[in-house]
Amino acid sequence: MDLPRGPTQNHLLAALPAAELERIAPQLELVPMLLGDVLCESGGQLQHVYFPTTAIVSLQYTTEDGASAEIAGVGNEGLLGVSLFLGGNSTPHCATVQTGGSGYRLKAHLLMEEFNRAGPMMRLLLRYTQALMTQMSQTAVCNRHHSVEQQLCRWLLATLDRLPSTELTMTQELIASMIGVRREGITAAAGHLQQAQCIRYRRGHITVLDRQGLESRVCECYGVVKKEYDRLLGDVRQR
Amino acid sequence: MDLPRGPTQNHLLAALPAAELERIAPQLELVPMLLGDVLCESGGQLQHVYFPTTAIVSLQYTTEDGASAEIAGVGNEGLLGVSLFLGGNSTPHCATVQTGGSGYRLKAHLLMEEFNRAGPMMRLLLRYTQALMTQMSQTAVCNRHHSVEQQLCRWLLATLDRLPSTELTMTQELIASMIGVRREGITAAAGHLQQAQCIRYRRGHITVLDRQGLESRVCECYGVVKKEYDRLLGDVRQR
DNA sequence: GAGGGAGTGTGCGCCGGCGCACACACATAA
DNA sequence: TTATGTGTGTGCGCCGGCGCACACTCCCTC
Repeated sequence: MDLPRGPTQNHLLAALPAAELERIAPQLELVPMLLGDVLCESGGQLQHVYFPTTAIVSLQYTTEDGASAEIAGVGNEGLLGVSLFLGGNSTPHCATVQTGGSGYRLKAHLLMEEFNRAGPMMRLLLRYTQALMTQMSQTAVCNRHHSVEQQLCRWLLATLDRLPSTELTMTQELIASMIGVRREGITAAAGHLQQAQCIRYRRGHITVLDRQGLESRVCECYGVVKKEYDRLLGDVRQR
Repeated sequence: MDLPRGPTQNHLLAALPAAELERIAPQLELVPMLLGDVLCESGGQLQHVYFPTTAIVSLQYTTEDGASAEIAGVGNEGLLGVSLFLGGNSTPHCATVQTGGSGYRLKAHLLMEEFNRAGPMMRLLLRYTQALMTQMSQTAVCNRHHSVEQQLCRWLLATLDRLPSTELTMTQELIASMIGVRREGITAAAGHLQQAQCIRYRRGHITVLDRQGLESRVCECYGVVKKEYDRLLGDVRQR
């Protein structure tokens, strides 16, 4: 876990005008976010919103019969807790830390204060919300039509985008439970990718050797989501 | 197509305080929404938002190889065009009319004026946005884990909730393309439901005979979404 | 009332993902 | 170094959904 370089390591916070960031900076609390931490249970009230820096959070839903599926991921590009300012304050899905690291958190009422100023912070948060919706939509499409291998590629690339290195600490079991497929399915797909020299596998560690190789195998969903994040949030500073 | 009883036939509009509704009512334009109408293409700019009354709109995404999947539906409980006030102004998915009828539309800039008042209208729209996100999330889960028959039940019930009658005008072909499965898959599932006396089928017309029967066969996703809509929007008047 | 076309039923073979069982192999701790 | 347990590889049979082909039948139109 590398040391965070400050709040601007989170892209949303970095996109705020200096004055806005300075105002909330004192209230931002740097917290460790450890693998497996449950930041929000299904239906539970949020006390904070989280701006991950090095951690990655997974929004997932578990069905009555125990199957689970990831709905979206949140890393240094976003924040956890949109339901707060949307007004619902909780969601049917839960949020767990998928890759340990750290992030900044902000008390719920403080975020609401900022949001209610109806200024740059609000506009940024709403744009992020739309990007998140795109991610969810595309997950729905992907779950319907694309193969496990394509989805694994998408997942690897999305995770890679949120990390500084090319190595992820992650068991196949865990990836399987995120994507919502069998562990054996991941084993097969990962074996295939390894044979193609795209990745190297070592007991809970994946090293991405050939990003382009993954990009050539991934379904369009990865690109659609990425493009939408760039469109909605990439040029935020200019607004 | 029955005559609309005015804007309050749309639940969102009905939930607005009288003063708010009166202000925008003169700007609301009653328009026919005909089966197959494309209200918004992928990436296209929205000129209006739509508040359906008797029509139902489907948000869908079509993959590069022509497969399609419904991401969410919008009927008299909601509005089409959240991307407008979220700030993106367009989405990667498109919106087509799935059940002909009518609705009210409002010019984009007028909606923005209302939204920017940061009053009840804004809060209502944001809560609706969250409900819509829940629908998308649950679609992702459903696509991953549930059978065609369960999804058909979910789709029928959701459509039923948006219509005054128990008869839907809808071919199996169309349902299949919405859900994103084969037409034959729908034929089989519908045949099964018909055998169980839940529905009756007649060349493009489905009559629901036994709603409870459908509810006993549907997956949890239907209930999760419905509960969330009720929670977020059912008690709106009290706010 | 006789087409004609759209909508529906049915029967293949195929394939991907599931569930289960079990063997192996690497990493950490004793 | 050896033991232990947690990851990972592999081999079944099974099943649901896909793709294709084609027959049938209802309804609308001429």
